[in-house]
Amino acid sequence: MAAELLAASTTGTAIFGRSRALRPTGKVLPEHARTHNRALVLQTLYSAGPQSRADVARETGLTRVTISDLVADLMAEGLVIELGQREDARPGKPATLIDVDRAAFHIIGVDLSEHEVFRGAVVGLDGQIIDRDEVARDGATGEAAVLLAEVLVERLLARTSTPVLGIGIGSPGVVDPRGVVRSAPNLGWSDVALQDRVAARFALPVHVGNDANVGVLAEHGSSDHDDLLLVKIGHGVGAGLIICGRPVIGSGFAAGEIGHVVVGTDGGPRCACGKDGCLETWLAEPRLTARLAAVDGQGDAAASARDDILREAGRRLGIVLAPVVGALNLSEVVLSGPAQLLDGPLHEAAVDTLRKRTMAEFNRDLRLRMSEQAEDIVLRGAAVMVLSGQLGVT
Amino acid sequence: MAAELLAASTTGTAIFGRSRALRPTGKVLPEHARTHNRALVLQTLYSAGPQSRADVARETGLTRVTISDLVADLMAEGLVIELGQREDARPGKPATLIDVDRAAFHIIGVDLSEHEVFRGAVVGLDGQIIDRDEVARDGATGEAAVLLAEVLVERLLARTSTPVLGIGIGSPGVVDPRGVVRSAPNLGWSDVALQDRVAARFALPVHVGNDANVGVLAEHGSSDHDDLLLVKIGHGVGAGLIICGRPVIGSGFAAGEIGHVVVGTDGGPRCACGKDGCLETWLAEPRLTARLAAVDGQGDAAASARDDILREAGRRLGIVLAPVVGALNLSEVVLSGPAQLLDGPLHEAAVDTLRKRTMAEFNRDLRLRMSEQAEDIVLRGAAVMVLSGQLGVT
DNA sequence: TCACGTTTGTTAGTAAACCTTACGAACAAA
DNA sequence: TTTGTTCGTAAGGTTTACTAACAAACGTGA
Repeated sequence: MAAELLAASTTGTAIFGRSRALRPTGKVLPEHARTHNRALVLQTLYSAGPQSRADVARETGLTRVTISDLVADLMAEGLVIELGQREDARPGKPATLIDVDRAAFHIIGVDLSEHEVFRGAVVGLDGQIIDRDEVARDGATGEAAVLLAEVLVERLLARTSTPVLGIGIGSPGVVDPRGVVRSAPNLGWSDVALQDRVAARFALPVHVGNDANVGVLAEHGSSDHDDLLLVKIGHGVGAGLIICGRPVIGSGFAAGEIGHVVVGTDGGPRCACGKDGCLETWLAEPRLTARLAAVDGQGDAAASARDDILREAGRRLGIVLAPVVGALNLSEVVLSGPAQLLDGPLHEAAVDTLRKRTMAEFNRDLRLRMSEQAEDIVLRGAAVMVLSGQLGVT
Repeated sequence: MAAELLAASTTGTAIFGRSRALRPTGKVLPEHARTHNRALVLQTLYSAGPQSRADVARETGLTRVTISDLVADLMAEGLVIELGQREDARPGKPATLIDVDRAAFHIIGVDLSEHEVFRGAVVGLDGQIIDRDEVARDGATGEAAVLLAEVLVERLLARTSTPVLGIGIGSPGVVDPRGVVRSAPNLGWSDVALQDRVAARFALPVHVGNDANVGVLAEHGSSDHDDLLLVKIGHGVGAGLIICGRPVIGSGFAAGEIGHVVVGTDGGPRCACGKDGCLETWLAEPRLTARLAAVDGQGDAAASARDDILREAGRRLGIVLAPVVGALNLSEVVLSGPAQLLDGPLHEAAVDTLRKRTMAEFNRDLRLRMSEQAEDIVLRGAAVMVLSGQLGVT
């Protein structure tokens, strides 16, 4: 055994981790620490609002000196402003309040996920929608769709005279971290370098993500939880996932693509993808409305039939979510989409199914709720993406 | 609208992120950067084996000067040693090879997840099992089980004269990040502060984790992928999950507890938890072996009946995994447990089911394979946990 | 009223970390 | 022997955040 150890000590390489790509995290220089602390100050101000340098120092654990230094940098960049002295009467020298200059920048948010229309907005740093615009899609695909998106951005940029921090775009399909839309069948896109194209045209920072992955960022902002699943139901069904506060991309950048997962063991409607009983065949808006329309006008039986259809859809959603909730031990799942469809029997059935199919002991404080962001979820998520990418504010 | 902006700029706090706990990441001081870079050097040496300081510098991006400085520290601590000059003939001054001192430390790994026995091992830094020991459980629960585990650790410590880097323990049940076993029904544990107790008794660093969550660390070491799901089938069924190279704990520390997720929409055997058709009722070893024993001795029909049983179990596994694989876009799923049950029809059926229930386009390079770690997966995973916790080597 | 304590933000100096530049040692190849 | 290369170290500079100290500005209470 001694010989074995000796051999290991002279020629051995690790058995653990031998083949993996090296350096999961790179070197860290003092300047990186500085960048991090700068973002920390910004984050503190952004979340907690106006306060003194001393307050920030206490909150972050850095010293007043360091905070003053960092704040001076941030003020020079126009990101932070002084608001004058604090008014409440306390002993000691009056504090000078500082805050993120919330009026200094606007963000352009774009949502390409709807079937009929590309929607966009000028968004404030706090997430307020300041102005909106949209362009009808008219079935545009390929290059035409790219140009249409650019037209929308151009029109939005014309609607604000405030400096723009960046452009955030939520696109359907699979989007890689460099903002290349690898595949978006609805728009006829494959390997469209949307981020590069838009950035080149407008000379602004651009961030692109999958619509559901972007949407979950907006939801994360108004949630207490750091583990969060958003199910976005529209023309298709997609999901966005945040785990430990970090967005999940997936090994093939296709995290959240649950629309074509088969539900249950009793078949189901034929899907466009060729399989039977995909989640989309139960939940996608066109399918649901068609099914509801079919039973409408059945007189008294209509209401009950509607409920049955919606309840069954909710049950199917619960069936798919149960393994995900169990495996990730999620505490919060959010539903986004047309409220008249989702909020009611569908929602109730999903909650009920989820409870019946998971272990109550582990998922006691699980919440499945409707989104409060309504139709702006992707727009606001896109803004959060820019905020996070440009300022490090999460 | 101008008034709205002004208001936001003077009194506003962020709508995004207003209620979330502050400071997801704390301040970073230069010394933290140093610690990080130290771990980076260690990681580089550990993964790539003996090399010169200049090699490490090139690999990490730090300068030779800094590497020399960091290596001096590491050598002073006994973690790194010089191995003499490189032998191959090259121009220039011959390099002095350095490496992690792989014989300097041993690790104690303990696996409490088996029903009949607590197993443990002395593990080398490279993951070699150097010596083993075990204690029969004899149905011990509660305090007796804790003492039994301590006896095992004591006996293992007596079997090595090399300094011990730390003790890693894989326990069944829900384990929180502080090493408190919140709940482990099989061992009759609830809120047992295992980490503190063992650390206090042996005065060594101790890390405790759920068995499957620990097991996936071992599997991660020998895998190329940074997203990985381990399904561990034994007396129960559990999973361990790594996403973006980071272990997932879950909001209630119960990530991976998929044993009691209901499978399919056609009922199933009654489970101890009260539900019908939990994953465990299809896959847990006792259930499977009992079902196989029931058809044994049916002559010619036995082989075919066995296959059917195993295939059905595999299918059920595939059904549960499909939504998880879809939502996370996983590229690798690993099966661990008794090979005579898992490796064969069960495995095949699981792969088949998974392919049929997910979107081929997104999960093209998905692999579902058997673990190669056999019964040592938790022991070795526990060692990785210590390695990671003490040295920052992943 | 006035001394005292408190709080804020700044100045000055220090320690830590990494960098660049430079150099000697040791080797291969021409 | 000369030349060019590579390695490891030494010296000095820059960045970063810290501690210590202080002035300014404010309540409080004798």
